[in-house]
Amino acid sequence: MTTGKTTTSRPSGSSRPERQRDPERTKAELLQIATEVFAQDGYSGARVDEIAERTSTTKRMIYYYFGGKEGLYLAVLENAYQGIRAAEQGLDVTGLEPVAAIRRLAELTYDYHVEHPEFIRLVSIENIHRGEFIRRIDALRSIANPAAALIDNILSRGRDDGSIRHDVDRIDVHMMISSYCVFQVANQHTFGHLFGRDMGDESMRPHHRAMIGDVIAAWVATPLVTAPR
Amino acid sequence: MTTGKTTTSRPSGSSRPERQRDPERTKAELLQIATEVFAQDGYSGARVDEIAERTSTTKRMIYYYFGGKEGLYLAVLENAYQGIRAAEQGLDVTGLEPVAAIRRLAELTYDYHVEHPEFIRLVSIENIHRGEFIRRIDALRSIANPAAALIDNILSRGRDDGSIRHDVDRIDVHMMISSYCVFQVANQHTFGHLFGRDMGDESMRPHHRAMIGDVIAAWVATPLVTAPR
DNA sequence: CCTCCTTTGAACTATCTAGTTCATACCTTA
DNA sequence: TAAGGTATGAACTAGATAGTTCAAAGGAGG
Repeated sequence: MTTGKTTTSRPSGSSRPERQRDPERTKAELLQIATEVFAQDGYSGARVDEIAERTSTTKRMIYYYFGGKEGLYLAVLENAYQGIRAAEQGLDVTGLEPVAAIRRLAELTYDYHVEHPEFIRLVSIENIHRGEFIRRIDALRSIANPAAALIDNILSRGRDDGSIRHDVDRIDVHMMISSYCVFQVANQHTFGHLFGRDMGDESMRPHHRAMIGDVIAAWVATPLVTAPR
Repeated sequence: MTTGKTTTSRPSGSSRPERQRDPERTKAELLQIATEVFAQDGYSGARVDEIAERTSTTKRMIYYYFGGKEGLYLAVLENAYQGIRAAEQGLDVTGLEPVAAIRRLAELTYDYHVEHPEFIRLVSIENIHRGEFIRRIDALRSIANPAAALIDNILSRGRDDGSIRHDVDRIDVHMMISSYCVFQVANQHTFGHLFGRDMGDESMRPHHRAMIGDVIAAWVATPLVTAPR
């Protein structure tokens, strides 16, 4: 089917203003732009050509370095999760009483989420796809989660000194905090529209931040008996 | 460019085994299948041809009744939201003390969410699109939300009898409950994978259901002073 | 400085997909 | 029962899109 396509445009000998060769830079740029575009439009919605156009390189490089759209998306996902892992490693609640520490942790988690909406969007997108991609990223399998470990540590201290109830585990706590923080970003458009509260409004942040702290603190400090006797 | 295409196949006179004519049924079937497919694959991921193939009618009808893919998606969204509105109208917490009532409401909300995952998926999808479609559905604009009204009612009673704190409003409460319930469904794939807890596991439901009840009850019943003096 | 491997560029193509067109059967109503 | 509107079917098409191919420039090693 090889039609004409005889001479490929560029007059031989013309000096190409070729970019400096730098594989790492090229890969990093593709990854960054791809992160933006996938977070913006979703996996199906994202266009490989658009990603390429927004970089200083070409679509060819996506196939050269990442194998294709799917490989690029996998790389984007992994990179994003490595980012939050790194951030979690920086969490510091030393010197606080257990309940205060867990309140602090909730508030810091809130901060991270509102500051990284594109990460939350990638997580949402991945869930729309039922986690089919993340499941295939070996690097994310069974890697200890810094935040969960920190929660575990706080809960232990609190149980020992009697300030925290015994029937909540680290996953419960992490799930509760994540639910709220993710929702703030992931569902802001429908919730904001239907209930008239713009969760993206910066002036609301102190209120929303304090809320998750209050909720978590009130919950974990609650004694087992729910009704006073 | 009108090429051949002279006689269009079917021999004239052949009796077509045509389906019973029933516009309402045709529209309803399209809407239902479209809901499944959009919830399954997202807006960009959904294929008009696939929707058509899974019905007993044809793609032509999508364009005839809904104008196109977008119109069909708008109809699906509106229909789904009308569904949850109707469900909320059936919520009943009469005869309960304010704190018990709000705990009950949280648990009933949890039940609805886990029983309607496809609705949650549509909400997630709509948020990926930044609410651009829902904003255009006039029927969903400023319609009173039954659940929010109910919360308002409970909070009033609780404030009057002193059992509920004064500094949380109905939107705060609704947001907190929704966060948790939506997360249970919307983020089950990534969370389950990364933390080893399958939120879809039915045996976990009583635990997860009780959790949001406990959290909300502990929170709204907390007195304003956070530290004892 | 010649050769070969790595990296990059630009055009090309097969396929998929939303949307359209033409044709026609059914049904209501006058 | 004739006519015109409504409902439905099947094939078609223009455009978009992921992926490929040809080609060549840069640099390293001999």
